[in-house]
Amino acid sequence: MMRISEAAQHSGLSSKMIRHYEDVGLIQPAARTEAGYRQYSPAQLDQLGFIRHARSLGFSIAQIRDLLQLRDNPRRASREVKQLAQKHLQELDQQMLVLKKMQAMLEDLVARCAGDDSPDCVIIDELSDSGETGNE
Amino acid sequence: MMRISEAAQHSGLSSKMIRHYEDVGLIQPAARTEAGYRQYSPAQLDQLGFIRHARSLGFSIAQIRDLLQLRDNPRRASREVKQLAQKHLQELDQQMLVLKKMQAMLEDLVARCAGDDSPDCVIIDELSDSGETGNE
DNA sequence: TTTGAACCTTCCCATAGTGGTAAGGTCAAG
DNA sequence: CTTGACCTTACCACTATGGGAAGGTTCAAA
Repeated sequence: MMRISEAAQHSGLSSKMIRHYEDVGLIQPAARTEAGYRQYSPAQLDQLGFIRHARSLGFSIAQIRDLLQLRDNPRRASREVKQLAQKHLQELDQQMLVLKKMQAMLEDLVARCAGDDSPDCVIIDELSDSGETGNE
Repeated sequence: MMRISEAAQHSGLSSKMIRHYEDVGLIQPAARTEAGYRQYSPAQLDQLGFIRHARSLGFSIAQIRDLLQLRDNPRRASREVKQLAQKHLQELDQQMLVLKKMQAMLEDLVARCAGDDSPDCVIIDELSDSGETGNE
């Protein structure tokens, strides 16, 4: 059994976030010592590691909640896991699209701005324009 | 002079956000009618439009604060505007990098998951792994 | 004139994820 | 017994946005 700071180091999460995940019900409340200190078993360390991996792939807390349930269900169908992952991939695609549009527009503006001592600047001009920015 | 809902429609922002931008000091407090209703002048409508355009390019409130100052300064150097935009471009690049890494890892996992009735699933397996996810 | 719809106001709460800090308890070593 | 490093809970902050409640205003229709 490890204390929370050890569990944090081991899992790559912060103590703060481990408590938070417990607060929001992502993980079961940890066992406590007589003094009230949280104690983590090896199985819980695995779970915390799982959570960190999932977070690093951009899964939301809600999605991780589902992933943990699938993980703990020996009768799961990998289809469900794959679907969840594919849905997240679509979200990532969507975010990329948004960023790419911003990038394209901004790169265009930057390319057309002299960037010298003169106050004339297409960036300011086009942002001031009543026209659209290119987003539908 | 327009009321806030008209200013919202005109600028493409919500009334809610216009009040918020006033709260955080992004725009000057609007004039008020005797009854306390906010009133917006054409110049303020321009400013709101500017803010919406800048937001649609992903500029943060803090960055827009700077952009507005440059916009209102007739003795600005376009160099400053360009630098601000370039810094934001770098941030966009950074975000894209993160998303791309997630995307690549997740695509790999998804490709290797059968997605059938069997419980065997590399996605679950690799998230459960103590190893790294590919992020440094 | 009264009433009702459609506005407006402020204030609080929620989202998602993370960090910080403060006030206090615990434990082990010196 | 003190000190330092840990733990606890309970707040507040951030970004940007939305929702809603409780109450005031405006204007038109009946």
